[in-house]
Amino acid sequence: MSGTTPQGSEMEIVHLLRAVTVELGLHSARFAQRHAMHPTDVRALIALMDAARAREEMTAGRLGAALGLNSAGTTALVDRLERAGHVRRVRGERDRRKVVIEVSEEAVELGQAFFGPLIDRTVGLLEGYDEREKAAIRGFLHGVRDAAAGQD
Amino acid sequence: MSGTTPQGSEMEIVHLLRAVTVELGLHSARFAQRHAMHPTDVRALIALMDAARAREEMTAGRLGAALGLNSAGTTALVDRLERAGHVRRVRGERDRRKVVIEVSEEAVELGQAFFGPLIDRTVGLLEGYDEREKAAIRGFLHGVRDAAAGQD
DNA sequence: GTCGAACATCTCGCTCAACGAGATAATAGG
DNA sequence: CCTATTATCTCGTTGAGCGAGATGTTCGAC
Repeated sequence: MSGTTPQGSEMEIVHLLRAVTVELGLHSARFAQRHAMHPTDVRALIALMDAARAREEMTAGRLGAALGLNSAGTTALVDRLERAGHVRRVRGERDRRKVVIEVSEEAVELGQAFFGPLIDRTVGLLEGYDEREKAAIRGFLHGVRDAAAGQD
Repeated sequence: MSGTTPQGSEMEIVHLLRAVTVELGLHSARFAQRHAMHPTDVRALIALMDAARAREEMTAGRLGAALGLNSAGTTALVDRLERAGHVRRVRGERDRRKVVIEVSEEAVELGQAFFGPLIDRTVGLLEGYDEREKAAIRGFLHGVRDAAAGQD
C-alpha cells in the first residue's frame, strides 16, 4: 500500500478483492480443520448442498468431475465422508449402476452453523447500500467472475 | 440453505461473491497445472512476490508460517521451487542461520503474464464506475473481509 | 431371451506433499 | 567459551490422489 501505483484507487480494490478470497479460503480451512476434514471434503459438501438446493441428484461420477478427481479419488472421498457420517450412499433407483450421494442432516446443520453467520453479516452489510450501489457491487462481481472464467 | 432469505437481491450477491472466489481459485489452479506446480507452490510464490513488493525479506521460516507448513514441509516446498528455477536460496548476510528466498525474474514474468491480464480487466471494469459506486464496492469488500477474518 | 458393448463405480498398487521427531549449524548472553 | 535459543534441514511415516484394471449394471442388436 505504499503509493507507487499510478491509479491507487483501482489497485486498492483489486488487492482488497484478493484479500477477500484469501480470507474466505481461510474461513473454509478453519471449518475443515475443526471438523477433521480436508479442503477437498469441504468443496465436496458445498457441491452436494448446491445440487440439493437445485433439486438435482448428485452421483459419485458427477461429484468427482466437479472436483477434478478421477474415479479412484472420488471413491476414497466418498468413503471418507461416509465414514464421518456426512453423506450416505444410495444406489440409484432407476439406474442401479449409479450411486447417489445424499448429504446427512447433521452435515447440513454443521455447514449452516459455520457459514450462516458469515452469510447473515454479508446480507446485513448489503442492506446498508441503496439500489444503485448494490447494482455496482453486483455488476463488479459479475464482471470479475466472467473475467476469471473466460481467461483462456 | 434458504432459511434467512426474504430478499433475493442480497442473496444473489452472496452467491455471486462465492462464484467469484471459486473462479479465482480455479484460475490459480490452471496456472499451477500449466506450470506443473501444486496449489501450495502458487500460494508460496504469491506470498514471496507480496513480500518483494513490500521490500521485505522473506525467509524460509516466515514463508512456512504464512502458508501453515511445518519446517519439514517448508524445506520440501523450497526444494521444489528451487529445482523448478522459480526461487533462489540466499544465506542471510547479517544472520547466517537464515535462508532468504528470492523469486527469480522468470517466475515474476510467468506470474505477470498469467495474472496481469485479469488484473487489467478488473481495473478496466472499475474505471466504469464513479467514485460513489467504487466506494460502495470497496466498503463491501472491506466488510466481507473483516467478517470472514473476525468470525470465531 | 442372450450376447456384447458401453457405462458407473470400486479395488489395488503406487507416488509424492506434508507431518512429527530429532539432527545440524549459527547467534546471543552470561 | 559454554549454554540456551533460533533457523533450517534430514529421516521415516501417513494419507490424498492417480493409473490401470476388476466388478456389476443397462441397453441395443440379433
